[in-house]
Amino acid sequence: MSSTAEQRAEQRAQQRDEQRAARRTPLTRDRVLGAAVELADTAGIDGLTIRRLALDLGVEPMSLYYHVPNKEAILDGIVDLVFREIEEALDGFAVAETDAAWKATLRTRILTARDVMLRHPWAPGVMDTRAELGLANARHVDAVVGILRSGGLSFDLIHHSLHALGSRMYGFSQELGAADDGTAPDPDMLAQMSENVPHLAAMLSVVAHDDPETTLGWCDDRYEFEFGLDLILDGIERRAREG
Amino acid sequence: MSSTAEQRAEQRAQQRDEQRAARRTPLTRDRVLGAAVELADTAGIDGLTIRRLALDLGVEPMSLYYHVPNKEAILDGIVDLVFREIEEALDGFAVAETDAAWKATLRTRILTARDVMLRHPWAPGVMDTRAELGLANARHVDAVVGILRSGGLSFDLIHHSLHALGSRMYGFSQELGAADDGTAPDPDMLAQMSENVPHLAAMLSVVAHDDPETTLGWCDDRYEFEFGLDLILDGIERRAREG
DNA sequence: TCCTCTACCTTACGTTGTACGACTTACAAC
DNA sequence: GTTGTAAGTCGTACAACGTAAGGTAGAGGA
Repeated sequence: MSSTAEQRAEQRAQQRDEQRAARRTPLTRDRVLGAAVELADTAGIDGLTIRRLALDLGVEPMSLYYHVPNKEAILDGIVDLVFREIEEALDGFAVAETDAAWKATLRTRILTARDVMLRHPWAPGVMDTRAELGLANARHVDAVVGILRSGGLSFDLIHHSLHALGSRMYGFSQELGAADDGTAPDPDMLAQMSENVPHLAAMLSVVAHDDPETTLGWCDDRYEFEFGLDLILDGIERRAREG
Repeated sequence: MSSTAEQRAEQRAQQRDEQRAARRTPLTRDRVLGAAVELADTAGIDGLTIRRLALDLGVEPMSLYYHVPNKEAILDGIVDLVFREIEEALDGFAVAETDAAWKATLRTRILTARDVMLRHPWAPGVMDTRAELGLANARHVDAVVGILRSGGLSFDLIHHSLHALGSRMYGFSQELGAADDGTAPDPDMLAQMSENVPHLAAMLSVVAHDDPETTLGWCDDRYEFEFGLDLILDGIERRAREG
């Protein structure tokens, strides 16, 4: 009973806010998606529930369904927003799409995508649960194809290159798991590991100790990403020269 | 009421099977995980629910919790099983881990991993929701490190190479989505696409028409995977020679 | 005044993972 | 032969999820 009273009180207080917020700025698809991105950023992708999202918007859960058919559409929508954000980020300085500079241009685009992805850590995971690729996503791929084309590559090679780039073209790559999270491995664990995984343990103990300059941790994600990216871009360039 | 009667009948019939099955082969962690893999293979990862799994095992849902702490542990467990399957598949012919043949050895291991992954399409998706890497997984990485080490690479280069390989080391790469699912794009869609994504549309119309020999569809996943893999392996080899 | 459309809400359902406690069976000790 | 102990299984119940179905308040035109 007291809980009911409490609930009532809460409800009333909330409802004021709700209604004011609702009247001030009526719900729209864009507002829903915007709030969804924000919620996913702060609460993680598991925290993005219909109920919580409605609460943030000062609205009842079912109200969202007037602007959006279902949760899948929300996920599609926020992925689309991320790609629009990439395009915006590129607008500033991505004019140099001329002939032979394709490698630099593509590198810039991909690293920009990466910067945006880092702001939305949930994006990679959501992206590869989407069956169809949305418009903004397709436009990004289109731009990549265009850049490669400007470098004189055949469509065939471009096609293979897209596959070779894989998710890297979106600015992320499958990470290796918690073992690589930037915190140096602790000695006790290394001892245990050397029984089962001697090579891995040996590598960790060596690699973890020779980067005095990076304060970022023993494993600089940015460096690793660029290493892999350049490996692939160089490989593509070489295949292109071969014919 | 009739539904109750039906339920009773069902229940009785089931319970016979259940109890017999239960007595015949008592529940164990391994049996739970084995059934979980089977269920995920046939019903998809979303079909893998505690209730359904219990049904398959002829047991009540809560019985599983005696052998497994929670569903997360089941997911951890089935990923581990997949890696054990990879190891088994390799046992047959993975003896030639000698010096300079590292590239071929690694290639074989990775393509074997891929074969296993293809039998369990849910595995990639589950794998990158796991925070910690399990023992069998770690052993796989360890083997990769060992192979690269046998080729004389420095631990530093090996570390970068692992990042460059990314999920490819596990036999899969982030795919490009439904547009690349093996069915040739239909002309109507291409027309629509050429407005928004002209380069992409051009590529598709060209690439989709010049592989008369493959009956697999216009986009041969296996070929694409090997293309990307070799690109990376070649790049690693070159970096190794440089220093 | 009445109708209609838009935007939002109320209630309720089925499904999920799982906490809690009770039950059954097997076996050892007295 | 009874009792205690442990392992293994089950029944019941709950909170949280997405969302179907239908209701309602208010604006605007007839």
